[in-house]
Amino acid sequence: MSELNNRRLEIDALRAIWAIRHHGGITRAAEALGLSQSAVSHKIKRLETSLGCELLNRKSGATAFTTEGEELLDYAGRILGLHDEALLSLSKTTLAGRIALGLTEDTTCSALAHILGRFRRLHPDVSVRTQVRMSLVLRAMLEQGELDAAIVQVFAHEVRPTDVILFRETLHWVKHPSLLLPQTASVPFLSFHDDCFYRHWALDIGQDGGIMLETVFECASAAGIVAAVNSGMGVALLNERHLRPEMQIITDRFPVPPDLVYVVRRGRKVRNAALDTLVAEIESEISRYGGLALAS
Amino acid sequence: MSELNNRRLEIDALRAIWAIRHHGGITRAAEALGLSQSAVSHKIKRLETSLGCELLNRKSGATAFTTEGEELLDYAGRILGLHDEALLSLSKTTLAGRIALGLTEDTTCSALAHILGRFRRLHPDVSVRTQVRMSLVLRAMLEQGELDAAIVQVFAHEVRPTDVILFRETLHWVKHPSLLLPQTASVPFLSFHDDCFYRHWALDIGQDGGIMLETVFECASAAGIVAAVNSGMGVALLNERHLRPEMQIITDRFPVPPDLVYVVRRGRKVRNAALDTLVAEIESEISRYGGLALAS
DNA sequence: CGATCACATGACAAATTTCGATCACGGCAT
DNA sequence: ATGCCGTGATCGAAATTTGTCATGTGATCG
Repeated sequence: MSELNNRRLEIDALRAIWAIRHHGGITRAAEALGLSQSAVSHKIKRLETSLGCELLNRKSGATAFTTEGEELLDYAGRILGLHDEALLSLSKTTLAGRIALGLTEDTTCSALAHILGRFRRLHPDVSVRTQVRMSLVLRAMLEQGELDAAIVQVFAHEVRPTDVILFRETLHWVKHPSLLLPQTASVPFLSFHDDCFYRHWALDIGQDGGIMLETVFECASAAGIVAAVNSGMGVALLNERHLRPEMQIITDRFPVPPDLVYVVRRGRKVRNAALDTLVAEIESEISRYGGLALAS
Repeated sequence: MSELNNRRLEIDALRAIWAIRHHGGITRAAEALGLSQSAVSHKIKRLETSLGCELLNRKSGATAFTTEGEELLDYAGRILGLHDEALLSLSKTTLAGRIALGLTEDTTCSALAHILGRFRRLHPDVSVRTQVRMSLVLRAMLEQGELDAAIVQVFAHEVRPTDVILFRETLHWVKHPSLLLPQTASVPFLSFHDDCFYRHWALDIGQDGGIMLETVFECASAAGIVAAVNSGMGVALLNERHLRPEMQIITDRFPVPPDLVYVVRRGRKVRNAALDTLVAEIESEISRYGGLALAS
């Protein structure tokens, strides 16, 4: 009892199980943590023996957590949150100022929210003004100096050296099985918005590839598009995060969609210590977890 | 930046600085942690270099924390709290039942409160009924089976093998400088209560040692006694925790007070899994910190 | 059935951590 | 001042922990 109880939970081990949950597997977690697969495997093993219980359920193929695993995961999240905040708090400098930040709808409910909340706590004298718009709008606002920085989606080939990459995303053409696409007719297209650059690309390829897209539905939020796809109203370009089991990915007929990247893009000639810090925190979070966690 | 930020705060290191604060010095902390002094010294050094700042102010003799040190200490407390709770949570068994617990006024505001709160959280099906009384009363209640366990003060020589020792305490005779004690007159005595066993001892020695004590003040709480001493109403027996700078410790004339010990004493023939667990948690907390933390 | 993916395991190398001994410094009493 | 503590820093050696490489196992898929 005493032996067991005197044992400690290593921060690294907690980060490891967190990464496993987060990346869905030991191998990927190891990659994100900058370790070898065996190192992470060993880490978990050690954690398990020190706790005297199984954390992962290895029986089946996919790595699943046991009840104890889930329980520890909950504590791990809270402990790591405090830990990281402590680390930041000790390296912080007193900041003051004003930040105008732009976000897309998608990123609003990601780990970014935590980072912003923590930033607020650590730097109460910095006022962060956040606006949620579509990527194309944000880019324009950046150009016009209305924003100091924004988190926007861009095509993979458009990434600038100064951009901070958050995560990559693959687009897919999807439809509901109930929707049939005769070769001859034009294709009903579900679009985010006039200003959505998926749509720009889709319409461009339509002209090049001889495919006639007809926009039959417009909606600013992903939830709306998902609903429209599932009701068989047409085809849409969706990222993996929004795929549902009942959807059908269309692999033929349409050209392969380009890869997308979420980046932090800073406004031109912005000299702002507070912003520097915030961006550094985002970068550090990424380097730690190998990407930004998207809330389920 | 990245190098620094990628560093982690070891749980052990956090526990170390916590122990240093708590025991007021590296050497004692090392003892409590079951490590050598140099190990703890190194631990702190490592922590400091990894953070890039000083935590302890070694200039003066006494070990003092820097501002950063205090800040980290705050996080350390919270992180360790979560950490320990996680550890307990994973080794817990489902408990149910009823515990009748007795406490003294003093221990109510110690780390015990945290342990009890955590216990409640981890074992919602156990109802803990707590009663605060004086040590002598609690002992009687234990004997009569009204309590399952109690935290009581006893003389050091009265400790039983089954008692769990929380911490030791030294009593002192104190008075305010303004109070003069003529050799001839009887001594005005400030007492907790009829049932306080300090008082029993004091009156006994009064008879043996030829010192005439006259009880001039009775109050159930320590705060009242402290106030009475400081107003020069008389002499009292106080433990170190309640000493104030302006008080005068009387070393001559009175016999040296006996040492006191706070213990967890269990009722007779009590078979109670929930109580076993609670007592085990208290023991584990003690083995970890080498004593029970008293809230300031 | 063979290829592949994902994880476990064992041996060994590298790093970190601990210990014991010793040194340095600041009070404190003589 | 002059020795003592009591405390903490520092050093080299030993012990422990942690990570890597190579390899083994089982499950899945075409």
